Amino acid sequence: MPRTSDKREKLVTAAKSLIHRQGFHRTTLADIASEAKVPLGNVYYYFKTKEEICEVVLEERKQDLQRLIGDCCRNSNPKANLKRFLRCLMDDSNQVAECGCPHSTLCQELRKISSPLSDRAEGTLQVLIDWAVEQFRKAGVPRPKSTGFEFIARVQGTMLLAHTLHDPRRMKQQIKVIGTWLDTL
Amino acid sequence: MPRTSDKREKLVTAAKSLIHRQGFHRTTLADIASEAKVPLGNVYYYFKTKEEICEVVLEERKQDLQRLIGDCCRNSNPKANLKRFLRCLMDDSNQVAECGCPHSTLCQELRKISSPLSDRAEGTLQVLIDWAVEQFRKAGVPRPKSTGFEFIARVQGTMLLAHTLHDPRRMKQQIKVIGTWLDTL
DNA sequence: GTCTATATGTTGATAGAC
DNA sequence: GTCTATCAACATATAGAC
Repeated sequence: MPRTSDKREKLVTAAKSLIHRQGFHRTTLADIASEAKVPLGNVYYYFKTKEEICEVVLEERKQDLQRLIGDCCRNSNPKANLKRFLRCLMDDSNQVAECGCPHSTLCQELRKISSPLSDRAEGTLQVLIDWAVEQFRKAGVPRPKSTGFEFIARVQGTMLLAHTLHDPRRMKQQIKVIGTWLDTL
Repeated sequence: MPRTSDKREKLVTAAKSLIHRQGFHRTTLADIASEAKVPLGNVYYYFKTKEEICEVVLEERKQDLQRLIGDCCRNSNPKANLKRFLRCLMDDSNQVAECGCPHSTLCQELRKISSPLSDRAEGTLQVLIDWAVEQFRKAGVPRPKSTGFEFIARVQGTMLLAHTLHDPRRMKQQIKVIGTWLDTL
């Protein structure tokens, strides 16, 4: 028996996965409890409300993203960092084609409700944009703000279409196109 | 009293608007009935299920899109058609920043459920992609399939970020960037 | 800390009067 | 065709035993 219970962690992991696959609204607390193998009533010992679980999921997603872009910055060549980021996306293309980008699909869903969660969601994608802008600035590309936004818009649009069309192949092709564009800047 | 009731039409109009603003799952039949000023129980005279309403909304959205791209094709210059399309998007930037693209936000939401609706959603964005591909083909641009996909991905990514960040200004800027890119092809 | 049982509220859907 | 009343199912949340 662990010194501290791992139930909370299990619940968050289950919620992350289920929210990605089904969306926030369609995911019930019973779903989460069941996937985490925790009795339903016990959920409320760890979280006051369903929204609080989502808040924690959002925070973890943000940290995942920060870890990912941190891993992409292993050296000081900003364009190589962006390329490594594209490579990571390609590796995820099957899951993205099935369930969409875990960050932006949740953002769009939460944006349609009036709740503190809605504003929280904004932060995750902003992290991504800020990082891209910084890479372009370091690379000496003209108008780094606009170019960074453009880069993330292209990446997100590609994932959106891949999800809607359930097509990982075209996602990979399109990411290659974005990589080629990077080389011309 | 009209020869045929306009209640069904009112219900669809209300559903279209509410689903765009709140999403499909958060929109209740009571919401729809209330906005259409139709008693709740009466809804089931016109539609068997909630999903059936959504099906009709999807169909109308598709027709709206076909009408829009039809209007953009007033002459035979394919690049001018694409530019007119971008202009239409700019005119919608405030609403997009608030509620997202009415087509793709619904597609992404429906993609996360297992229902015939999920596959129906795919068709709407495919209409858009097919049109763009056709314009690039007519314009003699190399690899029109890839370029058409790229064009819609950029447009959709731009709207996704505009929605998440609630920022119509950056949406307009980014659409201009896409227009400039069009000129270089 | 953990769990069962259940309260409470909402929603999709139906029955049946008019 | 229109509407009121209501059902049945489900989801969030709580009470309280252990």
